[in-house]
Amino acid sequence: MKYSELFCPTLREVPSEAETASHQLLLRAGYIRKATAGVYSYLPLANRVLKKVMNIVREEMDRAGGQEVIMPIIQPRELWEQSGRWSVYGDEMFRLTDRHNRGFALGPTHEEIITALVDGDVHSYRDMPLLLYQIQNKYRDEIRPRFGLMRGREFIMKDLYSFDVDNEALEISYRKMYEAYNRIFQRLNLDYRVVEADSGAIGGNESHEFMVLADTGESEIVYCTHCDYAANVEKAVCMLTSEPMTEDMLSLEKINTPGQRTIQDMVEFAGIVPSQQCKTLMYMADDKLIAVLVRGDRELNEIKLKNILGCQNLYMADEHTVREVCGASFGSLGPVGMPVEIYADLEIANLRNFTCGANEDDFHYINVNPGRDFKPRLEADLRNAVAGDACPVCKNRLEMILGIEVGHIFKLGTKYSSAMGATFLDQNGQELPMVMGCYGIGVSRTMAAAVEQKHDDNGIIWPMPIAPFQVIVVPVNANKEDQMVVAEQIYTELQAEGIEVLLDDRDERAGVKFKDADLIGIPVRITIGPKALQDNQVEVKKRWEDEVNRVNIDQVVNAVLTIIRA
RNA sequence: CGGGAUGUGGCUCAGCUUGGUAGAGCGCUUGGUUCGGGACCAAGAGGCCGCAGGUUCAAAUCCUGUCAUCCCGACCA
Repeated sequence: MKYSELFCPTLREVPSEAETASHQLLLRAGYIRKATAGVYSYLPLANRVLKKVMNIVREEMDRAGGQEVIMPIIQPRELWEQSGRWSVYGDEMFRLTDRHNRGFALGPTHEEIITALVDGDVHSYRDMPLLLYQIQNKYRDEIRPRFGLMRGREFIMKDLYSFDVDNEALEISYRKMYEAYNRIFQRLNLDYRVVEADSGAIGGNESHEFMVLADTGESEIVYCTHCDYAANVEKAVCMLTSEPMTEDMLSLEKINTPGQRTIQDMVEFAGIVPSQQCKTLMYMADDKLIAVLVRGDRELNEIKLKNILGCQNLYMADEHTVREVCGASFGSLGPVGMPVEIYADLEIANLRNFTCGANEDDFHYINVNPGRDFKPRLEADLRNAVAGDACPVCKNRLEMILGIEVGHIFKLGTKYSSAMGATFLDQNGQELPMVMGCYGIGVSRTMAAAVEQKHDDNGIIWPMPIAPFQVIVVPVNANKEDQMVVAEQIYTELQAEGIEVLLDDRDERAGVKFKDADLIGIPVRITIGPKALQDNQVEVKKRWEDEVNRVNIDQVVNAVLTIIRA
């Protein structure tokens, strides 16, 4: 491809709307343009990258036994009512109405459609396992679309659904996908980690996320410094490693603390460290008010709480209700004399003589002791993991890192097949619901994540497997015929080797061409300039290194092939 | 949904306080000079100042409404 013919409008300045590296660079380098909040056009370079990502995904899905299909974006309301998600999915689903006033959704995911599809035509254990996937646009009306492609309202996703006869067979499908996903991210050449994850609203029990590591990641991951354990903080098990404190119990005392509401307030007011305080959070769990305790230096993990309670809806209680029941406002609450059930994090029981609100504005208790002064209904792991915690597998130190969730695999079980009546007959003629799994990869997000992870001040640094072009050939001066002749020759030879080459034939100054080449992130640059040309040489430069190598013209193709295959 | 900010040529922004009918840089077009890290000179094209009302002799500027975009938050006391 000749650069002069390429639609690649690069921007010299950073568009004011972009904050993160991937958003800025994809805009500046002419990969994407915004149509409206969270919705983008993909320009030719982006399209090339996306196709490469898709092809790698496709190859690995096919290799694992998947069959590609295309399912509708517009989905009928009835299917979503059957699964129960029409009412559950909420504002995040784009909904529309046709001229007959019938309801539809723009598919945020495809469990309903595919379950209905398979239900119609799969009736026997002989037809399974069945692995179907598609690569397609998905629609989610995000509260706040953010960071360009990272959190869009329209995005490209690969989703595969597995249908099996029982849990054992599902396990095989799940393992296949787990391995396929690892191959995919290895082939994409991205630094990533697989973590244990919560399966969330989509249902099911086992779940893993594939995270591309990047400083701007939205997900916090803890990983063990010694073994393979890694998990999303939402999921990470917090071992109780602290020993129970042994100091003597002092007598409970109520102290006047005018205007002191937060943990930090009490640190400053009374010099009590956060780990000797108790945070009291009030939640409504399916209309029942409860109190939840975590140490003052910890954060409550709502997902763990919800899982332990087994409730449908969990949200923090409003201050009004709390005042009515407890007699105090947020910030002055505590377990002593708490009129509702108390759920405490494991660490609370180990504390002695801690401080908490007195359920009376402007008063706190000091020297509070679990067991003596209050009794929780339940003690459980309810907090978020932090760096320095002990690995639940090998007890070594956990570290924390940020990642971008690009893949997520779930065991769904029979949630959808039961709800929607997708059953089959087994060998014994018994009717059973199919056992399902679902497996997603955010394709457009993967492109953004790659930029987020691999860029420098000058622009994008594409990993070779997904670069829009592998090589860019830059004659320093397009008006010098000797340079252009060599450039065209190298361009042709590389193409003959099946290499994707961009020839920058524009009549621009060298600086402009170098800037653009760096910005759009082509991995290998071949520069044809007057100095090297005198020695029958050209310059070869890798985007991720500063070093420039001179290579004889007749050896350029080999040199490039070596780099590409490395 | 709550809070904050911003909407002025393709991009980045100035002008708004103190109303008088629009500017700069980049980009674009033409000509010339240049030519190894975003050149220079000259001449051009391009905007009813987000939209709708209102105040006024007069509105980018003041008032009201509305839409859009971005940021922070959306319940960790």
